[in-house]
Amino acid sequence: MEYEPWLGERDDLYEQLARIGKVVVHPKRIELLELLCQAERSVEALAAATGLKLTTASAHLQVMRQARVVTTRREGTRVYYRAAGAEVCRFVTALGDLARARLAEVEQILRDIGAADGEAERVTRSELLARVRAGDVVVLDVRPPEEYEAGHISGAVSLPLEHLEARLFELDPDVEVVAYCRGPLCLLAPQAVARLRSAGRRARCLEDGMPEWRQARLPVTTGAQASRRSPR
Amino acid sequence: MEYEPWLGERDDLYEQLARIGKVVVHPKRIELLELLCQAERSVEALAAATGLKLTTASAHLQVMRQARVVTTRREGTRVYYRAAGAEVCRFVTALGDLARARLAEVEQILRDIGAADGEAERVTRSELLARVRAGDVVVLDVRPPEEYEAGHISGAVSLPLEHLEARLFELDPDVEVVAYCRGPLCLLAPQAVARLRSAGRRARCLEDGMPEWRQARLPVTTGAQASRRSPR
DNA sequence: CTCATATTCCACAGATCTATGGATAACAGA
DNA sequence: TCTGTTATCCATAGATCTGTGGAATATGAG
Repeated sequence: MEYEPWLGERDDLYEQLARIGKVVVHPKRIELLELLCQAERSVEALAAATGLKLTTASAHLQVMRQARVVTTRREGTRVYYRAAGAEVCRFVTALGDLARARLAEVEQILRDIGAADGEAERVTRSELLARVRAGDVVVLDVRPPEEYEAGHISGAVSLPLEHLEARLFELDPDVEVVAYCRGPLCLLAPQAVARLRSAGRRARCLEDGMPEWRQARLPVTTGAQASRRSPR
Repeated sequence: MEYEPWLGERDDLYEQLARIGKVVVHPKRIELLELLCQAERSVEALAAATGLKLTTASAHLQVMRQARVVTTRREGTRVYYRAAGAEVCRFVTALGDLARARLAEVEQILRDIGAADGEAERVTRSELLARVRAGDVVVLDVRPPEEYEAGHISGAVSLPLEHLEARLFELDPDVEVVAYCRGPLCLLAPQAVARLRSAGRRARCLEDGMPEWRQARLPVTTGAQASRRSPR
């Protein structure tokens, strides 16, 4: 009765898992995937955002599509890519968590880069939720507008980092600001907080970012900002 | 004021993430990692379990160690490898979830292989917990004994699949059996359930396996079985 | 139908990865 | 110290992956 069944099939199984592993073996593919977890984008936009040549970006996207971690939607002459499901974002999040936990280099880079400035005393999700309900903070989404529109923390105001100084006047100086971005490896929110503080405002970062907020099943809103003026 | 800071550092960051991605690009490395999430093992044991030559297995393990997803412990002339932390198991779990969700091939293989037999009507973790407390099921850990000793569901009985028939008499025929193994991609529990049923017993699989039970922070016990006889 | 735009396909050179056998290193026991 | 066991290191041939420019496709506008 000693039989070792399904040897070939077991190998096939791991072969399939490796199809997905292949997606995260290349730095640029990870970068692409992280972007796609925030919002869908055209090939051109993805190439620009990651600094890849168009054909190279397309090639990477094909690899990811073959592994079915991304899907596409055609609109006229352009093709929009997006993450194929929530599991994709969870996987990318788990990768980031693992890297932060095990690779001292990652924390070191984040420190060098100045993420440390805003890093201290981050706001927890539950604290933010409570204080938003109490109405004594402004939540700032500092990602690009497309990403805000694809899904943001309910009640958050869109103020892309690049417009921070120009639109500073929109923010009530007496209300503390909580900024968030793409996640713990994204630098937008820490930079925003640093700049806000140097402008004399009270500001902190949210722990993690949008994907984690989603994964915690906290309230998310999609669509553009209602009124552009008076986000008071 | 238009400056694009830290370009190099950002690339470094993704380079680091890719170090971890590299670990899961090779089917055998995924297989090794999954084993290491269950219990520590010597190089020799790992090579045997995965069907790799010793030197090849060692080479793969070096890659994984460089990425710091595994660590080692020396005991006399042999070296035991183990997963470097809980994040590693979460990452592997996320990979498996993603593969199951997105790759129809994976589900197909699981079906072909007969995992489907025990697949239907799996027991949920919370149901199991309740029924264990009520005392009307036997929980069976069908993994190899080392893995049982490294951590098992509290109250579970160790009965490795290979000894199932020989030790069937130890199980009370009137009590339903719930079997579990390494996770949703592991075939031990489904096989055990199939065999138990063909022996006329009532038996079901637990949803998922040990890592997921741990991740749910449910009670885990380590160490060998107290009394070998009378696990009634 | 023709043109312009956005993507994908293709072929290829250069880089990287993998499996393997033989040599080397670390250790325990006699 | 010598020997056997377990694991790592090393060199290498063969396979796979990447980036790239140029050609081919698909779509929408005239």
